Amino acid sequence: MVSDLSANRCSIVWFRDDLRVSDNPALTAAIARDRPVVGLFVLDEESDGLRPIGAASRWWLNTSIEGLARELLRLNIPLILRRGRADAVVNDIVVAAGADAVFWNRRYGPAERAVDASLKESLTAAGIIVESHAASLLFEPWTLKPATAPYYRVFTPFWRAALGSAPPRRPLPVPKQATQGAPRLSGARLADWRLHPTSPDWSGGLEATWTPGEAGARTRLDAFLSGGIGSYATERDRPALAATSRLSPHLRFGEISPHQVWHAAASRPPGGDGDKFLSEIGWREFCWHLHYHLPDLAGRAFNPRFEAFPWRSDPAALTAWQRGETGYPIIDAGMRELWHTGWMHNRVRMLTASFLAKTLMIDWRLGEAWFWDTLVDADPANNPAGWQWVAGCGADAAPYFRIFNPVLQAEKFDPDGAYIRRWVPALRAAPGKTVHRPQAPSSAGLLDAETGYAPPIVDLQVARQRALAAFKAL
DNA sequence: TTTTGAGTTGTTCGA
DNA sequence: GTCGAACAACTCAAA
Repeated sequence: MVSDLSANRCSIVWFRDDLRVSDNPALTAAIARDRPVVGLFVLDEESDGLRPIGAASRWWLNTSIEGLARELLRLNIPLILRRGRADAVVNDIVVAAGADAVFWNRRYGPAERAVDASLKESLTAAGIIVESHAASLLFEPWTLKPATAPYYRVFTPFWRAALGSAPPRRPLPVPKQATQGAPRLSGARLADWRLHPTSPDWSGGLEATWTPGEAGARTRLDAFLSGGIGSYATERDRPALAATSRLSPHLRFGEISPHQVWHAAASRPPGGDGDKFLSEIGWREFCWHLHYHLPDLAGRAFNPRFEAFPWRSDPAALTAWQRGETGYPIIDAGMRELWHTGWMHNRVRMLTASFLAKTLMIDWRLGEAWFWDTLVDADPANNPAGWQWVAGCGADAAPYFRIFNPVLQAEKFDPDGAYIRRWVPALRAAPGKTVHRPQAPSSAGLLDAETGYAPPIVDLQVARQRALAAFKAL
């Protein structure tokens, strides 16, 4: 009898960029069916167009999955790990589990959408219930559309439209336990995926900096709400301070939802620091809005004129930039913070990116790829969109003549040099303002032979003129 | 259809 | 030392 059979059948929740149990609509809906639930995570490095995650993200994912598995077990849900093409794996699990329903939270990258749409079609055709839910964005890309264009290309009108639309739903609580009796299925062992680096294990700095997982995300948010957010607007640009939320990797892996962040911050008085912080959440939304419409955001400039831009080939300069050996203190500090912690302060991201793409005139895609590999928050939309914005080829991008001067920026945003001293040991003892200009004549006591700090790899004035000429020629 | 107002994050130069 | 202007137009979004 079909009804008897179906009474025993279970539900699958396929976890992707939503590694949490609170405010997880797909999980909540699956549990609400009052059937046993099986969780699934697929390490998919094979589906067409998917971008394999970088090394720092793999480290993060490893711990995050461990945490998710623990949380799910408390809800009577086993988490099955599988590797391979998602379409094959999901179909296989549905059969093996005898499932009659699959739940997931939607993804918005074009390649991911193609995978999901195709799966939804084949599963539905096979009589399996498929439910997708909105969880990772406050405003799904197709819900905001300008009157005269297919999508927004400028942030301010985008965010105005978003704020004027239906407010984001309230976050969901952790659901009750699922019905007992989930089938036992074979899966991969997490350790066999080797997401955690070995020989050498370079993750010490990451371990010391982060607590991946849902609990760590909540702790981070609470700390920010009781501290940094109150002075966010004025201090967010100071890389030496802990004035930003540092939620980016947690948001990237969905250990916390933007809805949870939104409702925590939106309860603050309007017009103040809370709004400023929310507009940064808005930039995340805007980047995904762009990526939804632009499949190759990481590979192709939004502005087609940049196809002809004469990027310089300079492997030695690229290596110096990656290693934090450019001779410009704030740039080197940022690149070393990135290497050590898997993260870099936003102001410094702009400076280091501008330095590569404009001062050195090296293709922004090479910088984007480096960030993709080294950032724990490397995001398929934010990372390329941010690089394109800095390089001047993106949507709503910085004007070409805006070329950051790393010395002036450091003097302005790291006035006492605390950030530089933290990350560039050679300058730790540099007296006073010489930390910003270690090679200047007035810093005679800081010759590089003495400090071990290398001289600049490029002359700022020469590089600026070179870049202005090239960008102007576009 | 045409018009209009506006657009994340700077730097440099010269008065 | 401070301050305003130049740096460039162009495109987007909405009325």
